[in-house]
Amino acid sequence: MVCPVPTASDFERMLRGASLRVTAPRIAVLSAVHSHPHADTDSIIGVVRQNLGAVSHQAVYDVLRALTGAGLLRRIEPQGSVARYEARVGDNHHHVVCRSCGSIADVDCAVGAAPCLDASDDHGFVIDEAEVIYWGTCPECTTAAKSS
Amino acid sequence: MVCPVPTASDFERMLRGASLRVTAPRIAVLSAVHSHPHADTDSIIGVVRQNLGAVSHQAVYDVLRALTGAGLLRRIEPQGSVARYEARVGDNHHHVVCRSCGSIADVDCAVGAAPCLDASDDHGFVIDEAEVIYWGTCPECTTAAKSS
DNA sequence: TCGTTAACTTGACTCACTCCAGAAAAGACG
DNA sequence: CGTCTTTTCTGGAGTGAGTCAAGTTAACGA
Repeated sequence: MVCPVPTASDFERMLRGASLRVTAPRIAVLSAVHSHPHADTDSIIGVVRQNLGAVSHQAVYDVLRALTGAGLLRRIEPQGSVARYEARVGDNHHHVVCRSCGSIADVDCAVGAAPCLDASDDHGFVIDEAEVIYWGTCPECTTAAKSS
Repeated sequence: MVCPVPTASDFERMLRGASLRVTAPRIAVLSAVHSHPHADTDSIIGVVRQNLGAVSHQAVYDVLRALTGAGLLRRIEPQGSVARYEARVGDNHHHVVCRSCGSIADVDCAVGAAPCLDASDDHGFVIDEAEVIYWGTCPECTTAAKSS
């Protein structure tokens, strides 16, 4: 992480760096994802509207796609969950997902560079990334299950 | 794999082994998934209808869920794709997905038993499975990209 | 400041999937 | 074999994330 609490001008710089136009919805979406990691689209729309007032859901979808395509955001989509977005990009980290409540936490990649794993037999595929999802139970759900 | 070409009676045994009732749609779905690995629900419905005639999509969804819950099928759901099902269960293998055409191939797990990876920091989660998805380009799309 | 072009708004629409209520079939038991 | 109970199947309506399309607005370079 370069800066712990990015400001609007940081987001502006990121957008310009990706040769994207700087607009209020884009800054608001970037800010929302930075402050709410692993948020789904609906939550992001809610946060953006709190900051900006009326913003169409379509705009948020467009912005999310543009920023994901530009590499400023990363889209994650564990099974049985809607799409979620996070701002940590470029460090090839992975995720652990709670089977019970669906909460997500980051897990640093043990290797660091993509692809961090080699396939035993790649079937001729040219592999550029290995995505790892750990499935388990989060601390809250573990204690809740024990006490019940 | 116990048998390379399972027959209807094999499927019947599998169903009884999971204490599930033996019905024609279930056998047809099992057979369809065995002969079309990584097929999506729609394709499965098509194959089942070729064999049985009219079967409601609801029945296929129910059967797929019942068989998945019983551990006879495995549901996989890579990003940007609809749910797919496969018959290889219990060997904790992984998948490689083509970014270009979406095709999926199996990759044997290098370790063998779940979870085959340890997280560097598990945040207190109790992890029982590590799912790996390799992203890349399949041989067909690689040659197609070169020749264009 | 102006024109171009990308971005946003609005609203309808798609598609995978689910829910529901009633009809039909499978398995258990006498 | 015949009846009863439970599970499954049918058909249709419904849900919700996400997309498409046409028109308007606003960013940015000249």
